[in-house]
Amino acid sequence: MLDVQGQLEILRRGVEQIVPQGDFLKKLERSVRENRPLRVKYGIDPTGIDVHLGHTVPLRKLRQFQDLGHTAVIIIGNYTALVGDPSGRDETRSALTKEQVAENARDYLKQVGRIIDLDRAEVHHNGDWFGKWEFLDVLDLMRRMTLGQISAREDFAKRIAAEKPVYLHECLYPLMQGWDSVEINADVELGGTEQLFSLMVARQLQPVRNQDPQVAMTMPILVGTDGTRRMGKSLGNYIGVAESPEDQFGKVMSVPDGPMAQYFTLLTDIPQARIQELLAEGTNPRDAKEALGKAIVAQYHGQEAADRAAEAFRRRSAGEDPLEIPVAYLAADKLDAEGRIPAPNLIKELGFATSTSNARRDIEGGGVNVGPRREPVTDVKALIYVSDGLVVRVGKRKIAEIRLV
RNA sequence: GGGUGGUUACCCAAGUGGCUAAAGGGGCCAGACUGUAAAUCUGGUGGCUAUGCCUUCGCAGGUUCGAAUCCUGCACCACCCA
Repeated sequence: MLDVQGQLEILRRGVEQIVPQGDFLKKLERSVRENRPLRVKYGIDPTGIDVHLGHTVPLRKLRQFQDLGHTAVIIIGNYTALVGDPSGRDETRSALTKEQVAENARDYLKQVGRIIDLDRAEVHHNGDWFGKWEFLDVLDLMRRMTLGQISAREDFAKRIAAEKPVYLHECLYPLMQGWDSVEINADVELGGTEQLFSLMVARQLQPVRNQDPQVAMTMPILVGTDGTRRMGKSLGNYIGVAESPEDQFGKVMSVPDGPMAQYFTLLTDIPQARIQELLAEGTNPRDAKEALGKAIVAQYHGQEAADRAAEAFRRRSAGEDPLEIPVAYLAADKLDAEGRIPAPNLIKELGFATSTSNARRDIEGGGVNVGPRREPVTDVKALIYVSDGLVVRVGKRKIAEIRLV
């Protein structure tokens, strides 16, 4: 096992807060001295999550712990997900059945497996314990915290001040999350900075079973591709780990320059010194961003795919056709007797527009052209002669070669 | 249980009888420009067999020549007081 200093160097990268810092040092020292791995916890509710780069920030940290010989403990919050949000305000959370939750959990683990070595990790479902609880157990848990503690929490306080609802079960979530730590005897729990409160709750509960309270390690919230708000599915500013190399790379390139340093630190293993070089004055930020994009894509798809994605991106921004033009099949009976089809219908049939009205707008917008000479189509009434192999382009990104069937 | 406010297009949000397929913003799509799918600027953003027709403003009825706007009932949401 690596010595304490060496471990700290790796583990501190990109970390916002370690609370309490002293406890962490003690735990780490003892771990090295007794050659006993730390139990590092990370939990999430399987509510149908697309794992995106924001989630990978704590997950990557968990992987680092793993690589240093510690034990990764993943908690699947299948119980909380099952209960869901009774108000039904959050559609993704309401009315989840056992089957859905189980499927989500499988799906989630599959995605997590891209980052964590699941063969060496412990995976627990909190329904295993909460499912057996009686009401008295719930009350016993609730007596561990006061309303004052709950409402002092910043996000609740804000919502109360803004006259937004705060549901009771939301008050219980932190306690449940804390209890998970008791069940698995956690040494460290990872989470985003906004999780600090929840991560600290466990420290109040663990003494119930004479456990050494866990340390909270918080990671910055990754900013989304818009460069301002946190990365999230609902905000549409995320990069999913399961997305194609091209999409991942393109999205990285669309991130404003500002958050680049954060992305490098949190999402890659590139050494800080090298990051400084890449972002130094006078260098082209685009080159740095390309390096960033390749580093990220390579983690999920391999180096070769990353290089291809970068090249595909270059071609597209240069206005060149991609190396491989996707084939789209078109039923021959959509054509009239002379082999023609109205331009808007063609675009709709190819799936480039959701409606003919939409296709018309694309045409009027001037983004449509066909054939090797890129003949522009600007008239919505135009009839296009379609032959096998005709290439149709809509905007910079939609292109297809037609195969008649 | 009582009171108040609310429900408008992908999201937020104007609109209180005709000029409203419905302001504005966000997002998204396209065009110009560029180191980029960044920034900025421009246009677009319900559907269709398309210069016309059809559908939309929580749901169901009603008043009216005419309703997102007025009336009635219902549903849902939130806040406040108990």
